[in-house]
Amino acid sequence: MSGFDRYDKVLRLFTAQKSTWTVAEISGELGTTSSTTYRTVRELVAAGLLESTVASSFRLGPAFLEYEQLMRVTDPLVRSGAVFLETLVEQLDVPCSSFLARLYGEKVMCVAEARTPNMTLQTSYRRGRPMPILRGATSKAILATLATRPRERLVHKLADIGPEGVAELFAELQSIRKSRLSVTFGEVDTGAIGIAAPIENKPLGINASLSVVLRAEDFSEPVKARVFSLLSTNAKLIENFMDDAQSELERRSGAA
Amino acid sequence: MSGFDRYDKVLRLFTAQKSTWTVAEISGELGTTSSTTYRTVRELVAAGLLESTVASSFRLGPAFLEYEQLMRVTDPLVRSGAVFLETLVEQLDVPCSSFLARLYGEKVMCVAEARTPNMTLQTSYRRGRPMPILRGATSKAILATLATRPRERLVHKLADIGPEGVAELFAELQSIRKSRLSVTFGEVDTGAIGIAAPIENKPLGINASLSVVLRAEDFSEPVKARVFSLLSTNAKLIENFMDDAQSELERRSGAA
DNA sequence: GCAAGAATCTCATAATGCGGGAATCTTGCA
DNA sequence: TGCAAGATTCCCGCATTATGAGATTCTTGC
Repeated sequence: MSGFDRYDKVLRLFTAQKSTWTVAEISGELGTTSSTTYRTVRELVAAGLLESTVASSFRLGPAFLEYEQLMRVTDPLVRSGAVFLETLVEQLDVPCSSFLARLYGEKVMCVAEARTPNMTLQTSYRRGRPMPILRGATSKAILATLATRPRERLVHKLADIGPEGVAELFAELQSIRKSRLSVTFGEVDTGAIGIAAPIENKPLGINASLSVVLRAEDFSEPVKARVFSLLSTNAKLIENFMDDAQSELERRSGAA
Repeated sequence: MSGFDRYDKVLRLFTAQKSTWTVAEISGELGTTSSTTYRTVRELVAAGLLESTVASSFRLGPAFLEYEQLMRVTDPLVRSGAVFLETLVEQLDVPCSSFLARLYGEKVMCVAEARTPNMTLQTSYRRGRPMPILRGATSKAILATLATRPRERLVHKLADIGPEGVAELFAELQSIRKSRLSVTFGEVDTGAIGIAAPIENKPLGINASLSVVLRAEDFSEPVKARVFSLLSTNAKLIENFMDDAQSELERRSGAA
């Protein structure tokens, strides 16, 4: 194990299913001696990424909240979410959730969300939760606008749907690229409809999507028209907002 | 530089004031060669803690959102906030903000917050933001319930108020320990009143506080009575909630 | 197609992490 | 209070890894 891996391996053990680990468990899982594990854990505790709790076990530490707050203030996409999502779901005027999601390794991650108070449907997408990249409107809108190379690599690596399924998926992605809209029915959550518009910012290296999830029975023609229109315009607004945020940043650092 | 420090030093460069760094800037700041810096940054990017953006610079990466989401689901104190704070501010029925804060190194950090819709006063406390430990009701409630050793160490290390000021502070902390309530006037934000109740869970190693901030002019006698009573009861409720969460955890891991 | 900068690679050297086991510190319990 | 049983840190020789300087390759804008 080398470099940062040694720390990453430890941190990745902490999951929703098992959120506290003892040194003995970590050692067992990673095959290291307790001497080494203690040293590694101690360093992570010092940095605030872990903290000790009862029964000589450890949990994730407060530094993550600190960095998350920092991203909330500085990350262009996260900030866009805070600015646009609330208004978007209000204007949609139908029970729904809205998400800003982005590529994260070989997954898709939601970085901001908003929902109408009356949205009862539980959605799998949630801020900070990695989701599969090949299923759902949110993911497909992102996948569609990736550069050809990484797109094909991801599809071929992750698709387990046979060659005809892959061809079909590529065709769908092409059509999303054209219409700049992705619509899926119950691919992630049954009874839910997902509609997404891609968001790109090549210089910032951002591939993302703006999406709305609502109940199938609410998806009437007028709602559909409203969703399509608001998604398209808001996606553009967010692209512009990120450009502006970037210029602002450059202006400030240039002046400093 | 040794161990995790090398990564921590890089990550700590990213602040609200300067949220993107080039390799050259990092090298300059840390006194390392670009060769070394590139390697370090590459590892952090691979782990999702950094990501590259325009102009060969880097910003904080999405892994922080992932870990934050994990804490939101698993951390006993954070979860307590989600359960109790909304109801608390509703019942207070006066424009206010409410916080759950905890010790974080030599600072205090808010880990959950809620505010009434009509709360106009801007408060310095914000989720994920480290705050000084010697000023404000929120901080003093935590400081008061620390074990004697660390409490005295922190006060003597951080207080720049002369020996009589220190004595005064210790007296105030003692009285907070007795009454289990801390009240301060404009110590952090002018025009604001802070009221806090300590929250302890020795086995979990948690030293925290539940606090409310409101405008000085709203702090009438009936409001005061309501705040005191609700803070005390909710602080106890949260202590119990964390005990229960812990038992639940042990039960589950015992059953697994 | 070219140049300027960004990013990676190579390699000898210096520094650091590693495991095993001893030593020390906590903590629960009698 | 004293005494185990863990939990945690310390120590040290050895193996591994990081480091810096510079060459090399890759990008990107013009």
